[in-house]
Amino acid sequence: MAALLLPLPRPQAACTSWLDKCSDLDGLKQIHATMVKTGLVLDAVPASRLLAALCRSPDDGSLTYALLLFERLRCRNTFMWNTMIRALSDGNLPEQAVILYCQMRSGAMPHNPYTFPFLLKACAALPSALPETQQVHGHIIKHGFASEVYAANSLLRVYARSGCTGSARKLFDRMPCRDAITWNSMIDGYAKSGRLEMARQLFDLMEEKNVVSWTSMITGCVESCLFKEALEFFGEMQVMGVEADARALTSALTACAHLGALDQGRWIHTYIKKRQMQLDPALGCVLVDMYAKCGELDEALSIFETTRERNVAVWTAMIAGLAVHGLGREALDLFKEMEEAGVKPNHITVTSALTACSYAGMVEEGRCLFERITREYNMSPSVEHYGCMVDVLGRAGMLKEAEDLINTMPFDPNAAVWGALANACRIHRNFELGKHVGKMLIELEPEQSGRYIQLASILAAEGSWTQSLTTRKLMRERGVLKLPGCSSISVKGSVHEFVVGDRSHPQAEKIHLEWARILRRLRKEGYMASTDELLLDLEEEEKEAAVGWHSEKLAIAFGFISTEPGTTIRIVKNLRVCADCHAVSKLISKVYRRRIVMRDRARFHVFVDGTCSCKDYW
DNA sequence: CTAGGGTTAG
Repeated sequence: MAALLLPLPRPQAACTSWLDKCSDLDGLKQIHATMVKTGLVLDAVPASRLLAALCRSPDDGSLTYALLLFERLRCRNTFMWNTMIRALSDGNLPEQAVILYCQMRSGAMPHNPYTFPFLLKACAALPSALPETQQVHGHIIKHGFASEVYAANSLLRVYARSGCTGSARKLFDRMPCRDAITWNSMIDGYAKSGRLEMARQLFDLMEEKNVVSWTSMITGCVESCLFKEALEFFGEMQVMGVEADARALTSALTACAHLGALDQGRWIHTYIKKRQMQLDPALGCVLVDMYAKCGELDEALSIFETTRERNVAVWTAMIAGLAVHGLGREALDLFKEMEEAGVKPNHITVTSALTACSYAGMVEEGRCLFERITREYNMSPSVEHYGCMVDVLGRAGMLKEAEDLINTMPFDPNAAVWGALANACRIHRNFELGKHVGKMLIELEPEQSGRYIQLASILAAEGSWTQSLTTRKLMRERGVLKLPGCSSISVKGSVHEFVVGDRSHPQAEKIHLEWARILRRLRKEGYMASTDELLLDLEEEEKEAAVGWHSEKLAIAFGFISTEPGTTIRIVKNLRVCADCHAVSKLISKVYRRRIVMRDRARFHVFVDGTCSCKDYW
C-alpha cells in the first residue's frame, strides 16, 4: 500500500479504481487517509464512493466506521443518506435506519426514487412494522412518489407481508401501472396469510405468470399443508413451459417430503442433475429431507456428502433423518461432527438430536445434551426441548423424573409436553397418573380428537371399558370428529389413499380378496391378531375384525396386486401404526420376502425379514 | 445505489 502515499497526478481516478478493488476495512482506511490528505474527501462523488465501499465491506466495524465518516462529512447528498439507510437496514439495525431517515427529513434533504425501497425494507424488519409504514406511506403520497413503481411496490410488499392484505389490496387496486412484481407481491401476501383462494383468484387473472408467481402459489400451498395442490401447481408450471429455478424446486421438494412422494422427488432431483444446478444450502437441505422422509436414507446421506456448503439447516435435516429412522447413535455422531466442523446448532438441531435420543432410548445422552443447551450453546431450553426430554425419560419408563422435569419448567407446560407424559403413562401402564394427565389434556385442547383418544386408550388399557366409551362419547357430543387413520401408497407416480375398511378404490374388490389371501397365509405361520390397544370390549373374533381392515393393511394388499414380487412397498400413514399392523408387517416382510417402508406420523418403520428398524421401541 | 418467490422439528 506504499504507493498510496505518493503524490498522485490524478487523485480522483486513482482513488476510484482502488475503491472498486478494495473491500477490507484496513485498506479502505488507508484510502480514506489519502483522500483526506489530497482533499478529495471534500468532494461529494469520491466521498460517496468511499462510503458505499465501507458499507459493502464484510469486515467487523466497517459499518461503524462508515457512520463516523458520514457524520463528519459536510457534502452529504441524497445518495449518501440512501446508502446509509440501506446499510443500517441490511446490518439488522432497522430502528437506526428509520431514525436516520427522520434526521434526513428534518434537515430538509430531498428524497429521490431510491430512498423509499431502502427505507421500507427497514420498516418491514421492525418488530411492529405497521405504524412506521403508514407514516412512510403518507410521505410517499405527500412528496409525489405514489406513482413511482419501485416505491409503490415496496410499500405494497410491506403491507402484504405484515398480514395487512386489505391495505395492500387497496394500494394494488389504485396503482396506475402494475408490473409483475406488483402482482407477485400481492399474490404472495395472500398466500402467506393463508388466504389461498384470494391468491388463486389473482394468480388466475395474472397474464404473464413467471417463475416467482408459480413459486408463491406452491409455497402458499405448502404452508397451508396442501401438499398435493402444491405439486399440482408445480406440474402445471411444467406444462406452461416455465423453467423452474432453485427456489421453485426447493418449494416443490418440500411438498414431496411431506407427502413421501418419492417418484416426484426423484423426478425433481433428475431435473436438477440434468441442468447441472449447484446444490445451494436450501436445495441440499430439502433434498436430504425429501429422501430421508421417503425412506431413502442412503440417498439422503449421499446428497448430504455432496452438498458443499452445509449450513446448520442441512446438518439438521440429516440429523433429523437419522433420528426418524431410529439411528440415534449415528444422529448423535453427526451432531458431534457438525460441532467439530464449527457449525453451531440452533434450537431445531437440538430438538432433532433429542428426538434421536428418545427414539433410540438413549437416556443418558439425552440428559447430557439437554444440559449443554444452557451450558454450551447459550440458549435457554424451549418448551419443545422440554417436551422432547419428557419423551426421552417417559419412553424409558422414568415417569417420576419426567414429571419432576415438568414441575421445574420455567414456563407453563403446553399440550405437547403433557401429551408426551400421557403417552409414557400408557406405555408403562401408570394408569393413575395417565388418567390425571389425560383429563388435563382434554381440557387444554378440547377440539383435538387425539386427546380424547389418548385418554380413552389409557382407560381401555386399564380395563375401564365403560369410562373409555364415555370419553369417546364426550368427544362425539362435543362435535369433535376422530381423525380417520389414512394410509397412502405411491405406485408408478400416483398416490392411492385408504381409510379403515375402505371400499371406494376402483379395485376395492380385488384388494379385499388379496388381503384375505394374505391373512390365510399369515395364520398358517402362526399369526394371532394383537388387540391389546383396542378401545372396545369385544369378543376376540370381533377384535380381529376391528383391526383386520386397518388402512395400512389395505394399502399393503394394494401394493401386492400392483407391484412386482420382491419390490419395496412404501406406505405413509397419518397416525401412529397400531401394534397389530406392526406385527403383521413384520411377518409379511419375512413370509413374502418384501421390504416394507412405513412412515407413520412420527417416524419410520422399515420391515425386513421379520424385524423392524424401530426394534419394537416406538 | 432501488422492488418479488426457497431450507431443518413439533
